[in-house]
Amino acid sequence: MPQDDRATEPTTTELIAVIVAVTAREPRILTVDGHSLPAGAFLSGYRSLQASLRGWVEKQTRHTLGYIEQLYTFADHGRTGNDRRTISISYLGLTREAEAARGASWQGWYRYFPWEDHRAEPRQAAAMEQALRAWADAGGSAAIRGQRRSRAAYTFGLEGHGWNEDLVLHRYELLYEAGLVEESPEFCGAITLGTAMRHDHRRILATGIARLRAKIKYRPVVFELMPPEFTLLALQQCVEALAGRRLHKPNFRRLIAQAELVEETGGSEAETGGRPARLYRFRRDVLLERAFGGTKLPVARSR
Amino acid sequence: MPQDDRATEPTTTELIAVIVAVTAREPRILTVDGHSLPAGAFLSGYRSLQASLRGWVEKQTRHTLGYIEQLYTFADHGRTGNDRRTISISYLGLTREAEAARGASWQGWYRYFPWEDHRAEPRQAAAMEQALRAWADAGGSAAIRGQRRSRAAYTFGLEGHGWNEDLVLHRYELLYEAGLVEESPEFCGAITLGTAMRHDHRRILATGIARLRAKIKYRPVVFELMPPEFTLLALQQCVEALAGRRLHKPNFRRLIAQAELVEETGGSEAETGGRPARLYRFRRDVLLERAFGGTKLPVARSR
DNA sequence: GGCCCTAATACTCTAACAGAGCATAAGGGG
DNA sequence: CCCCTTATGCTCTGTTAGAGTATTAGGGCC
Repeated sequence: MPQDDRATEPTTTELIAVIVAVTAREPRILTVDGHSLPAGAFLSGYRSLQASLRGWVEKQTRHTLGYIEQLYTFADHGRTGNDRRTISISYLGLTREAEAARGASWQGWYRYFPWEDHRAEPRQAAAMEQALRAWADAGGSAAIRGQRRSRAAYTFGLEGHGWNEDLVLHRYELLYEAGLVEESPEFCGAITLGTAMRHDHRRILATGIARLRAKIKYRPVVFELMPPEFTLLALQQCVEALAGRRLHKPNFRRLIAQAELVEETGGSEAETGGRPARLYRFRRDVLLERAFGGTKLPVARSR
Repeated sequence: MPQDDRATEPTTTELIAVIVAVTAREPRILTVDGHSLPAGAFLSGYRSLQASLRGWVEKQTRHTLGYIEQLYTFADHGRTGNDRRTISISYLGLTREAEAARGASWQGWYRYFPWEDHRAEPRQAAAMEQALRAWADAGGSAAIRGQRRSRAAYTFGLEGHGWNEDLVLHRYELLYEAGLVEESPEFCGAITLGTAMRHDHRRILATGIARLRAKIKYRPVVFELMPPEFTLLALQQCVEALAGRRLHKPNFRRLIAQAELVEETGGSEAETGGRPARLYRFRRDVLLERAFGGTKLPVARSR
């Protein structure tokens, strides 16, 4: 469509994957050589990109990829440091963890986003808030300073605004603008917030986390990350790990129960440290019954 | 990433745009030669794809594009009838209608999706429901017939399920599978549901409509489609046009009021047919204050 | 001028649900 | 046998979406 005077440009196209598993209450992602997301040219022979991705990941992880969804297509010039424009079509995939193939490894995602884990008080919270304040105060005019302050307060849940776990990408972008992450051209080095990743992979991961956190609230995708049988506490802890916040136990159980997403297996788990817990399995048939939409797993706030 | 045995494939990449305006209570989209969405190779000289798209559309429509968002990247093989794989990165853009440039024209989107307009009883409702039932009954096994029935009922709000306006894409895909739209390889021609579009453009449009319907509920994007000053009824009718359903007037007003998204201009509109209505304008500053997220414009259900 | 029609604007009622707390049950270990 | 831990079940409350009703202010018509 842009029949413009400018020339069209040579491009490279690749797929890039955010593969998530949850192990021992920690969300983990598949990385390759150092801190890169797995990426590569995509292949003919597959009808769709999803099929291509699925085939590849299943080979790598020996688990079937329960869920795949396209995230975003990144194409800004200069994002790979290359002179050509690189178009990266990113996907989110959910599995359970298996031994990673040679060259690949699983990493907890909070090492890249320590400020996103609000299950306990985040580590560098005070230092980060101070750095954000400093950034706001460095604005050129009173109007800009005010905007920066309220944006930071809103995005990071300061000044009584309440933490919103879905704003992962907005927070990363604010930190990028403020020069508080290594990838930023204005990075000042005053504090180091999390581990940097190659190119803009941390932004892509932020996109994936944001999408997943939003998704678990209205689609029953968590179950793709769970073993076939699980206790309700294990399910809750999986959701808590993803959302980065604690949930109210009685409400969580009530909501799961009334959504009719799970059924008892009859078995129970004794290693709880207290009363044994009943085991449940996901009712796969709900995916057919209520095909798409509406099947919400409501993430009650609080605690 | 897919370091597979299969070869990588030559591809073509293009941008494709769903440009929406609302005029006289009808959502309209910009089309080019017949029923195609505007598309084309993208250009160097712009840092981002969004910038490229914005520049082009503003030239075409003489209105600034108030809002742009990436929709989805379509890349399935065979989608353009071509032998090469075509990657189309689609965008949603919101404007107000101006005279279209040569070759382009504005079309009401419900001509492509008549079943999506539930502001009044949709035209071919009975015929479509019958065709869906026939498709369900043609399933190979009892299990498949049951699944098809419940999926159709859920997706189209039959059998007491309640209409969900967000399921635009799911409905289109179901009709495609059922061979009830012209683009489908199994199209039987028994009934004609809406006007077909080139290639898979109708699917792309469905993606855009679905996204926009979901978006207006939690981000104040409707205002990009409104003139600078408007009455609350005009605003409500714009939302109704997009959502394809009637809203409850008192609730709509209450919600707008408590969201503090608009302010009175002091003027009033006399041509209402009744009591004159106050004029309002969008408070642009809320976009800065509550930068991103959370600013919901709650679309109250019903009548 | 008064009546009526229309639409704008304002207020009230109710059911559902999220958020939060408390009470009881059922294991293991000292 | 008591105590600690976690599982499980139930209750209370404030908020809000959904729905209905009442009043106000114009224009047109007799």
